[in-house]
Order: sequence, then structure tokens, then C-alpha cells
Amino acid sequence: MFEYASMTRQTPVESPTTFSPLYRQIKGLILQALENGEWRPGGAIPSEIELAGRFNVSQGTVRKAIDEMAAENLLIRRQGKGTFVASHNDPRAFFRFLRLVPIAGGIEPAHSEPLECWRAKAGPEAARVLNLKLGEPIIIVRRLLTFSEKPVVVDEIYLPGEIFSGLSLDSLKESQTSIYSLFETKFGVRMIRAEERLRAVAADRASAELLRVAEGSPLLSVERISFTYGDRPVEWRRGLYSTAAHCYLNELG
Amino acid sequence: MFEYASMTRQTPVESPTTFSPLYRQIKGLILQALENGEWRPGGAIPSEIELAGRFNVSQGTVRKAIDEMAAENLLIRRQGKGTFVASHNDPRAFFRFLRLVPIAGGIEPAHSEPLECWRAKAGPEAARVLNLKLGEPIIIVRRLLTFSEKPVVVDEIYLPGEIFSGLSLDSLKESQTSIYSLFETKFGVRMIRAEERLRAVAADRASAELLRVAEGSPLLSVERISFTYGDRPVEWRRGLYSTAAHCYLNELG
DNA sequence: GAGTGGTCTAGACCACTGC
DNA sequence: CAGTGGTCTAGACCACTCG
Repeated sequence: MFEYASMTRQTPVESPTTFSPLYRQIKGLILQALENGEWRPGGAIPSEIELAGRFNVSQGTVRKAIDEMAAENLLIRRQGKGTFVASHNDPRAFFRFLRLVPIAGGIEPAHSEPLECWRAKAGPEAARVLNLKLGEPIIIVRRLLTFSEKPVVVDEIYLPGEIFSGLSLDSLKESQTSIYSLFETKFGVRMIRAEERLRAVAADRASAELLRVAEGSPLLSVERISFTYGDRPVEWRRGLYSTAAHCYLNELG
Repeated sequence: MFEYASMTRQTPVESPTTFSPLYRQIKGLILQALENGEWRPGGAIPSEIELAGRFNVSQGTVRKAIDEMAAENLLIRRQGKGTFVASHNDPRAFFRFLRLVPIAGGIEPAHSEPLECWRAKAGPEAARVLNLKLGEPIIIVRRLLTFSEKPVVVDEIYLPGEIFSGLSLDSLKESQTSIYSLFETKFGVRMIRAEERLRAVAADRASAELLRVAEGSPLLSVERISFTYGDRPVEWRRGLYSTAAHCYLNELG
């Protein structure tokens, strides 16, 4: 930018420490371009030198901004090729949110089977979590996940009806890719991060049947809230995991 | 270093891509100094300029090495003060490994009560996990964790007897700090990272009594393997979490 | 070979801490 | 005030990809 000081110097009395370095401001501008869909997921963004010219800063400053965004899985750097908008269509992103692994043995063929998809109105809990008004339209999807043909997870996914209005059971069944790929490609919604809350619960009758376990047997309940750009919640999901042959793996850094 | 090329250029035929940048080599040297206990946990390491002189590189290269180690929670930077060896005595590290949060309400007073501590010989599973030989001495600790006086977690912790030979129930009871602080201070073992495997199980009789839940009710089983420098496993732990009023919170980046 | 990201350096200056 | 980490710049060169 033209004047470093003018962007960083603060009124000395009111705000004691609101200092924001230049590279973070650049990061904000890139983020904004990303949110505005200026570059499509999976596509390349301009080179560091181009961006440096566009923002009137040095390449090093752009680099630091991109570094942070790459660390947050918003961008992907590929040496010699360029920097790309992260996408759930990228095979490397497929398992970013699914922490389930077999207790013994290696990789298993996973399959997701959509069971139901229906419209409803947001109740108090869904409205709170998804930041909607009470009674606003939502869409609910019910799925069964299998590994090696064995049922392991039953899912219910709550989505804001406004954003995902065209979603149907057929479109889910036709989709060959992951559900987040579908959301990204068909609805322009990219999940950035999520929080999961885990508890142990007893299997209800319907879930027990689907998962082929005894009613009342312990299941892992996983509630997930997913966020898109700007920390907007756009998905609320509850899964019941049968942990007889699988477990939820978490790395603590 | 004196010659960049000499450290990075590889034999052109045998190893096609074993390129290691200078800052990573510096990182290795700093890591080695850490492992050797050259600087004590919580203490300051030399300034960037000093390290740059010591390793004959520019400050920027040292900075990049430290940046990575700070991102891995090995070092902590404090502007104006210096860079410090991360320590479990630091209050900010207390909740780094415990992901349990109350479902409703805010912070609660946590308390850890050691119940038992005894010696044993490593069985096949403990030996495998802790990388010991069969029959080598191990120490087992049993604890009860309470929040607001309510029991929430029962723990069993398996430790290599060699390393933790002086550990006793009394020393655990006397310790006012977290157990990882104790390990670090009394035994010189710093936990760097851990992996946890979660499953849902039915409460056995003993655990049910301690947690004051019905026998057979669902509990969250959390198995943790903790690693110290060099990815050496030094702790194996199994906890049973009562998730009636608490849940395991996980952020998916 | 041209273009991209990746590394390394040197130097200037800013923000924060503590004496 | 001196010393620390934090930011920004400019320039050189390396590693990788692709046409």
C-alpha cells in the first residue's frame, strides 16, 4: 500500500492496540475476492507477483498472506504451477472432515447411501445453530455410510433451505462425489471448517436396525456444525457411529 | 552455513529429490538442542540474532525455523521478550490435550484425584504401544476426574517403568499441578503430541460406580498415546468419559 | 526457456518489554 | 534506552512444471 504508517497508526487514546500488519490486510483482500467468487474452486489465483502489483506491496508481503491462508486450507500452493483455490473436489480433501478409521486393517471402500430428503421448518435448535429465524425452511437429509458393505454411520444433515433449495434425493443419489463436492459444485457453498461434539449414547430402535446392532447398545454421537466463509454456519449434522470395528481418530497437536 | 549448494545438491542419480532447505536443517539443530536439554522448559532460548551467528545463517532463516517450531507448539514467541521452550507448566498449555467441555454453562472447577498407582509387567498390548519388550516394567495409575465435584472421567495411565521409576501415589497426590507438569518437572519428559482413538462402550461395573451411572450405560472410551521428542511413545492412557453433561469438542480445520 | 512458487540474504524500520 | 521479536522491502538464486 502507499503509506504503511497511515494504515497502521491508530488514534493514540481510544484504541491502544489495534495494530494490523499489512500482510493481514492483504489477506483480508484476497479472502474477500475468494468470497466474491472471483476465482473458482480448484482454479488458480493470480501469481504472487501479479497480486503484489495489484495491491502495491512487495511479493514477500503477498507471500506471507498466502502462507497463512494455505495453512488454513483455503489455498493450495503447488511449486512451479501456481496457487489454487482449495476445493472439496480435490481427492486430498475427501477425508479432511471424516475422522473414522478401521480399528484393524487398512483402507476400506467407503460408500454413502442417501435414504431420505425432505423439507421442514426450522425448530428452535436448528434455527439457533444455523443462524436462521424460527420457521424458516430447512432441508433434512438422511444417509447411511458403509465401509466394506457394512453399515457404520447413520447421518441426519440439516441445511438452510434458502441456500440448498434445489437439493433432492435424486440429485444426491446421482452424485458420484462426496457431498461437500456436490455442495460446492451445485450450490456454490464451500465448507471451510467445522466443529464436532462427541458423546456416547444408546442406540434408538431405528438407528439400531440400520446399523445392525442391538437396540440400546452404545453408539458414538457426533454433532457437526460446518462453516463457510465468514464463519457462517451452513450445515448442522448428527451422526451415530457404530464403533465396533471403527474408531474416531483425533490428532492432538 | 558456509555453502548452500554443498548441503543441498544431491548425487544426481541415486536420490532424485531429497532436497532439504537450510531452515529445516537449522530446525533440526534447534530440535536437537531441545532434546539434549540445552535449554530448560519455560526458559528462553538464545535470540534470533545469536542463533543466526551460531549457525552462520541469516536471521531470516533462523526465524523461519523457529516459526515452524512455534506452529508445532515446541517453542513460544513473545514479542519484546524472547522465544521460550514450551512447557506444560504454562497455564495456557493446561487444556491443550483435554477436549472435554460442559454441554451447557461455562468454565467449571476441574479436579484430578489419583486413586491407585501400582507396578506391573508389560503385556503384549502395552509393550506394542509403548515400544517396550514383553515383561518390561510399567507403572499404572488410576485416577478420577471431577468437574464441579461431579465425577466425569475415570482414567488408567500406563507408563514405562524405566522412565517414571520414582512415581508413587503419594507424589501424585502431593502434586498441585497437572500430571504433564509433574512428568516434565520431576521426570524430564515433555509430551509433544498425542493421538486419541474414540469409541462408545458400555459401562463396566467398577467404572459405573465411580462415575455414578448405571452399569451398561454408554460411555465415551478415549485411548490416548502420547509422544515425546523424536515421536517416542511414553504414555498410554484409557479414559472413560461420562457424556451426560459434558462432550468431547473437536475442531476440524 | 519462461513462469511459478521456494529459499536465502541484508537492511530498514515498527511494536513491545523491561530496566 | 537497549534488546527482543515482527514487518516490509528488494534482489538473487534454486526447484519445479510445462510447452
